[in-house]
Amino acid sequence: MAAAACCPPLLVRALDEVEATEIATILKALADPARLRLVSLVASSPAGEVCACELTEPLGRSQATVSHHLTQLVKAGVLTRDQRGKWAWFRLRPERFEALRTALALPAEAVVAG
Amino acid sequence: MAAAACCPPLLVRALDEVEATEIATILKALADPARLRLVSLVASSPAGEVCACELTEPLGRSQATVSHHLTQLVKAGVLTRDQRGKWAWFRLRPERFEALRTALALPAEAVVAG
DNA sequence: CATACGCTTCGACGTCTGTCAATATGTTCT
DNA sequence: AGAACATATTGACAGACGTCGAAGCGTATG
Repeated sequence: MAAAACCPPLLVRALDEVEATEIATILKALADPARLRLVSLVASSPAGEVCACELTEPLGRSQATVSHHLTQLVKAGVLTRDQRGKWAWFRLRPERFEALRTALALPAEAVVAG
Repeated sequence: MAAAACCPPLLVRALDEVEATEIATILKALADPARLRLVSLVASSPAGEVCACELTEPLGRSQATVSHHLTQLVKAGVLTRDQRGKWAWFRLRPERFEALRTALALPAEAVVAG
């Protein structure tokens, strides 16, 4: 599966520079309070998707900043963007989290996953 | 338990700024290839601990840079440092990863964890 | 069409970060 | 004590990052 192909569990064997960079890219996308909250807002939404217009205000940042972070999250594969008319809708991509969980798995869990 | 107290699962309900900052701090510590490889080297070591002297060369960075990253990882609670004579030994702190896994858990898993 | 609206892009700014060479600190050995 | 060694700290620098206001672009609506 794609998740395993992407992210070897880092607690099991030493990563090389390429593998480490790959995982770090996903982590970096999430390693910011604003982006973490965006992901959280999207993921916890009952509808499973959220319009960008609903994200600016709860985040307490300018609309430009929110757009910037959303773009980064989409680029990192954490969210998907769906343009519908003048609104942009965002959804979570759970596979990306699965990949991360695999990377952070304990040795015992890694045996099961790998 | 401490892990749950630290990091609410971000996929379940919207995080506030404080919670997001807290999780982002751990993620930031790991969101760098050099640090990810250091953690990986320590975690995958058969002895469960590694001397700093064994980390400089495989990382391909200067001694000062490695020391810098190790300090950051200790500060973030990901590793522990044990000074023994002139050597510094590092160990993983699995609780910190547990906290992270809890934060990144899927809603279904979160019910079990919470 | 013209206007309004949602969103992205641009330009700028201060701050944070990864890196290294050089130096300092502390420990062991002779 | 002095030399050798392991690690930490300092100082410096380039590049990345988060943020905003302003301008641009597509889409709806009158």
